[in-house]
Amino acid sequence: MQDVAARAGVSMMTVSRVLSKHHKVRESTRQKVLNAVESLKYKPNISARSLAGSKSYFLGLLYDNPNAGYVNQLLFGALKKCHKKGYNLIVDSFEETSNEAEQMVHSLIEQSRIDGIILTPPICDSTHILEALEQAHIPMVRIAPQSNPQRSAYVCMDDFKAARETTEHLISMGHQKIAIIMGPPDHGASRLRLEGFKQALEDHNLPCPEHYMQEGLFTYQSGFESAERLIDNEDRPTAIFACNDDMAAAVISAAHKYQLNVPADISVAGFDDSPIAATIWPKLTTIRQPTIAMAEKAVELLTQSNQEDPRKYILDYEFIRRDSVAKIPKS
Amino acid sequence: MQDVAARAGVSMMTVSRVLSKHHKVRESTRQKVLNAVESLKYKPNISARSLAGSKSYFLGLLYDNPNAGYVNQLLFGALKKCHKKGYNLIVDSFEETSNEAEQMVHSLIEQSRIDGIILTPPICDSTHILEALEQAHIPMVRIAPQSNPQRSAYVCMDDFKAARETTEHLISMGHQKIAIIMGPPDHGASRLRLEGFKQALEDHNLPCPEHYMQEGLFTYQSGFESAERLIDNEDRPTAIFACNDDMAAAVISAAHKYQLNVPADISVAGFDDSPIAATIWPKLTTIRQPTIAMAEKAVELLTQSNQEDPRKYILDYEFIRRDSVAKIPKS
DNA sequence: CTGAAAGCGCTTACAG
DNA sequence: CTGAAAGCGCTTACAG
Repeated sequence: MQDVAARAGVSMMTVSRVLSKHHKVRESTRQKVLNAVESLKYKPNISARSLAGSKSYFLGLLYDNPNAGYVNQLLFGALKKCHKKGYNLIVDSFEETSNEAEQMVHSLIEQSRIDGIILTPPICDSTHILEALEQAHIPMVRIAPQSNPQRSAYVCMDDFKAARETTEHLISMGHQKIAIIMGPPDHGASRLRLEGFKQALEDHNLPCPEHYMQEGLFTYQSGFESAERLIDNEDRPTAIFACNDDMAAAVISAAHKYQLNVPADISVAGFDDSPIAATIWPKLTTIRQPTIAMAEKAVELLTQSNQEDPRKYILDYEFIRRDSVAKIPKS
Repeated sequence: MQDVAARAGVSMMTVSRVLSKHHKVRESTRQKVLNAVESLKYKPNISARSLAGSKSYFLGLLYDNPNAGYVNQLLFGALKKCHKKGYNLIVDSFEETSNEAEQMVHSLIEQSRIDGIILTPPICDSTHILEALEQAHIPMVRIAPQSNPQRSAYVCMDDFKAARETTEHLISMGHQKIAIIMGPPDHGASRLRLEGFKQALEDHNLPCPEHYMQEGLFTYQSGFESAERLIDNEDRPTAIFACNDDMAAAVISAAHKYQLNVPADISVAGFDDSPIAATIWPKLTTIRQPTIAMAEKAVELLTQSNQEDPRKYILDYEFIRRDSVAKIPKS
C-alpha cells in the first residue's frame, strides 16, 4: 500500500510522516502525498502501525455503571472519536465484586498495551484502580469524578448550575412552592444539585421548608414514596424537582394516583435525560448531561500528546424542555 | 516474546502452532509449550498476529437500535466473548438516515478488514446491507432477523413460546379475563407474541373477545391509552399482557390513575426485561430475552471455522417473576 | 509432527 | 526537510 502511495512522489518514509502529522514536511510534498492517498483510497493498516511503533492505538474504557443508557452514550461518543483518530477501543466492564478490579486493570494493560484509559463513574473514584494505573504509567482521563480531582485529567459538567437553572425555570413559570427530591447524600453530584436548587430559591427569596426537601435514593420507588409524602400533605407544592429521571417518573405516577394531572395540577422536572424521560407520558422536562461529548473529549485528551493542557474540562449540559412543567394556574 | 517461550523447548513455529490450535502437535511438546507460556505469562501480540496472518482478528457489530439497554447487553456479550477468543470488536451505529448504510458498511470493511460481522435488529433485515456484505464475502451472523432466514446464520429466541408461557402463568394464577396490548403488526416478533397469547387461551378454552385485543405501538403512550380503554370498560380484564415493558409500565401508571392497585386489583405482565422493568414499582413480571447469550453465540459462530454447523440457533429466554402479577382475588 | 526462511505494512533511529 | 536500512512479533508456505 505504502508502496503505491510512494509511487505518487516520494519515499514511503515521507508518506508515513505526513500521515502521522507532527513531523516537518514541506507543504508542497505534503499535498502531493495527501492527493495520492486520496486518489488511491489508501487506509493505513492499524496492526502494522502498532507493531512497528511504540503506540498500540488502543484505548481502554472501563465501567461498572449499571445505567445502560449512560454507558451507551459514553460508548457511542468514545467510539466515534476513536474511529476518527484511528484508534480502537477496548471496553471492559466490572461485575459487582470490586476485588477483581485491580486484577482486571492489570490484565487489560498487559494484554492490550493500551495507550490510555477512560474511567467512568463510579469506578473512577476507586483509589485502588487509580493506584494501579498510576504505577503502570497509563495515562487516564476520568469522567465526572467525585474525588481526588488533581489525580488525573477529567471531564465533567456543572451539576450546580444545571440544578439552579432548572429551579429557576420552575420559578419563572410562577411556581413559589417548589419541593425537591434529593439523591443519596454521599453522591457528589447529588449534593451539588441540591446546592444549586437552594441557591435559586435563595436568589428569589423563596422559602425552602424542611418538609419540601425529601431524601431519595435515585430509585423509582424512593421517588414514589417521597412524592406521596409531598402530595399527601396539606401544604402541597406546585412543582417538584426530582434529582434524577427515575424519581421524576415516579412523581408523575404518584400524581396520577392522587388524581393529579401533570403538568396542569403539578409540575415535575427531572435530571439526566435518561431513556425513561422521553418514554413516559407526559415527557419529562430535564437536564441532558453532555455524556457523548464528555467521552469524545476524553478520547481527544488521550490521543493528544500535549499533556500540558488544562487538565479539567467542564462541558455544557442542555436544558431539555418537554411536557412535564407548566405555568402555575392562577388560583 | 516468542523467543522466550521457545526457550522452554522448541522453535517458535511450534509455539505458534500450539497457540493457534488446529494444528497437529505432539501432546508432550504441546504441554511443554503450554507450561512455558504459563510460567512466563506470555500474551500474544494481536497486532503482529493480524499483520502476519490473513485474519484481522477484528469483528464488527452494527446497530441502529435506539434501545440502549438492548444494545448494551448485546455489546456486553459480544465484548466478553471476543476478549476470550482474542478478537477485537469494532462497533458502529447508524444514524437515522439509512442511505448512508451501505457506505458505512463499505468503509467498515475496507478500513478494518473485519473477519465477520454481527447484525442486530432492525438493521439486520435491510436487504441493502445484506447485499453489500454478501458481495464483500464477509461472514455474518444476524440477531433475531425477521426476514430472509436462509440468507445468513442467525440466533434468536422463541417469541411464540415465551408469550404462551407468560399467558399460561396468568391463567395458572386464576385469571380468566386476560387482555393483550399488542405491538405494531408489521413487527415480526410482535406477531409471534400475539400468536403465543392466543394459543394459550385456546388451549385453556378461554375467550378472547375483540375488545381485549388492543393495538399498541411499543411506546409508553400507546400503552397508556390502550390500558385506559381496557380499564375504563364495563367488562374490565383482571390481567393484562403487554407485549413490551414500556407499555406494561404504562399500564401500571394507568391503573394508578383509576385507583387500581397492581397487582392486587389487576395483574400486569411485560416482555423484554428492559431497564424500566426493574425500575418501576411494582417491578414487572416479564420475559428476559437471552440478549447477552445471543451476542456471545454470534461471536462464537463467527470465530469458528466450521461453517457447516446448523445455521440457526434458538436460545432460551427466561421467565422473570416479579411483583406485578398476583392470584386473582376470590370474588 | 517440527524447523529455517521470508515477509506482513508500518515506524524507529540514523544519515544526509 | 527527506531517504535507506533494520526490525516490531507473529504466521505463511516450504521443506524435512
